[in-house]
Amino acid sequence: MKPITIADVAKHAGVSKSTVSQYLNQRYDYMGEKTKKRIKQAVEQLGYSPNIIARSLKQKSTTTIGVIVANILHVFSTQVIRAIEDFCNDMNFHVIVCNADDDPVKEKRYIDMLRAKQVDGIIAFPTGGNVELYQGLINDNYPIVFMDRLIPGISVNTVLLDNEKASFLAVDHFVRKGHEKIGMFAPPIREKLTPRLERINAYKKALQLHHLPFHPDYLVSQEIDTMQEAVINMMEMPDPPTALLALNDRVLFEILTYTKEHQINIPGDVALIGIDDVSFAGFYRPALTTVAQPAFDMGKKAAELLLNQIGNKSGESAKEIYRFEPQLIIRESC
Amino acid sequence: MKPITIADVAKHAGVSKSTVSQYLNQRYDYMGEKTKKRIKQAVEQLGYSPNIIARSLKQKSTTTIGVIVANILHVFSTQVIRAIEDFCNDMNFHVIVCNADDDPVKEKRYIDMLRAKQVDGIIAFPTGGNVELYQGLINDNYPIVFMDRLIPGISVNTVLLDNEKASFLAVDHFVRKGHEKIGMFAPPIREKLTPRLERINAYKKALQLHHLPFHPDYLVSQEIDTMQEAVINMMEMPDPPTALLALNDRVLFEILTYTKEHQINIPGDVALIGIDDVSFAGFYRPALTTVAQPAFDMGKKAAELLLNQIGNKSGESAKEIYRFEPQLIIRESC
DNA sequence: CTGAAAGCGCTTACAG
DNA sequence: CTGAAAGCGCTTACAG
Repeated sequence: MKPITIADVAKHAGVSKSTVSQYLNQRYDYMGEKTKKRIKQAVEQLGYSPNIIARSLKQKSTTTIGVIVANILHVFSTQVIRAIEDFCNDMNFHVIVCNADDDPVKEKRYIDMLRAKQVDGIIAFPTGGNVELYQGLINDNYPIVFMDRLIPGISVNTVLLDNEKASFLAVDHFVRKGHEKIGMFAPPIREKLTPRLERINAYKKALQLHHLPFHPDYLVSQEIDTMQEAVINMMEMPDPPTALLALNDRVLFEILTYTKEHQINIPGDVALIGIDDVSFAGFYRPALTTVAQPAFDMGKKAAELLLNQIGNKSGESAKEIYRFEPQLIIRESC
Repeated sequence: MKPITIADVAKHAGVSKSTVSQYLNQRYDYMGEKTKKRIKQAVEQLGYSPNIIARSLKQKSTTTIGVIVANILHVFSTQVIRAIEDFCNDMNFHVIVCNADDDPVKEKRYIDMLRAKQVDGIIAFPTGGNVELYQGLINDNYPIVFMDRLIPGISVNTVLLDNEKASFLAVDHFVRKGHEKIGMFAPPIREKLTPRLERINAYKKALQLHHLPFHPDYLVSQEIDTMQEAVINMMEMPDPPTALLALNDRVLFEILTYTKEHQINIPGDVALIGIDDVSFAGFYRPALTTVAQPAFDMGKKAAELLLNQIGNKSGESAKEIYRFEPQLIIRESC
């Protein structure tokens, strides 16, 4: 039961390997009908299926791409991956998913592995820690697209959310509902990741536009593990906010854990909006008002951009930034 | 910037390709110190990294496995995938994830693609539709392990939940809480998928053990899209159940949507237990009592089994069924 | 201790 | 219309 190769097929059909190869690649231009049929039969009888590894070696293309996600725990990541896989499968590409866990060291290891495996291109949620590495790939004209995050100094096709608008949407809605004391919870900002930076800045800007003071105590940006206490502290201030914005789904989890444990009534005691449309938003009690990212469209776009780049290796592809519109989904939490 | 090969390194170091290859594969047995150092330098200066595709072709191993998941929308699947990836990455294996969408045709396409890509083995949540195909792989002694589902007639290492126990745990708890009218919602059973079959049967069996009558109207097994109405119908019966068991997370979503829309009080009006420990179980209002699958352990076990099979291609590996213990997590919904 | 040669399973000019 | 030959980038007996 050793695997059968193109040579076996050729022998069986009484033609040369070249001809079988032509047949397999649908280069029928001058192929005789009888030859075609003979090969077809041989392939079927032998149950032959080509060794893609061998083909890849020769063709210098693996029809595989790599996706390096910063943190698979975010819904956004999983949705984006799903979209990429769907698109790629339609285009007969495979995808290898890697989870960098927000760790530049892991990220580098994955990039190296993926390249060693000769993937045709990479879609990355860059951690921000491997700037030179990425720059090198770009200099080599290696197909790559960034997702979710801008890396200063690196010019590459990037698809991300219009984060400013996301915060605006939320703050505007809070204000419309009569809130003036609006708090925000975010993961640590020291990492200078685009979504955090932009959403926080826009939050401040939005307050300003509404002539609301920015109260530093109303903004918490720190590790998820200690977020619980932070929420408690903020809510136990003498004059706590009446509305809370969660920068992403993981932060939202923390806030929800707090509000549940302390029997806080939403939106009675505090109104709540989360960026990222979590799976349970619709049937949470109360249903959660969220700002949804069009994750599916974004993933698809990234895959499209990458496959295009892979397609025309020649031309310098334009390096653009694609901003996607978030959408406010009004439910009951505000 | 054309990629540099082992030949370049050899030239640069003034040795033969063979020697470089030995070096790269740590076969230093008789290698001179100076040679080693020279090669090391050449590798560094050139920034060489081996082409794994070429190596794979020669070695007949891609250090890549495929995972075919039945439906990526289940938390269970995503957790299992995560565990497999973690384990494989530790072992320097790559994984290609495919989502069959519960469709045997897609499943077959993926199996063919994965084999063509020469993956060293496959972990599958079998749809049940490609029995002969799987049997063929097994006959060829191709490394494979099944997850979550038993396929009658196919003998292969399989890891799955002790589904009977899962239902028992739930029903026992309902009874302990004084419930006698226990309903169950499940996806269609015509597909004869193990988890559904076993959980439903065990639900009936558990009722019997508690000397409770099995009321056919209390058991609904049908498509997710129409589950909403089914819930409504059951709950509007003259004598509706006082406790509901959701066979999996997707079913739970439907029940929760219903209970929310109809302002049903949990556990006051109905008690609720779901199999699968959903992400929001802890902070849902009320917090949800669930039966958790040890998805992480299960995924890891599957990966271990597969890599073992890949390791000793020679021996007929034993084909066993590994049952994992579910765990009742008591919270507030019952 | 190291190198020349064959070969993994394909594809692709090129010749006929 | 089809085939012989070279080559993709490695690894691996084997010889020396």
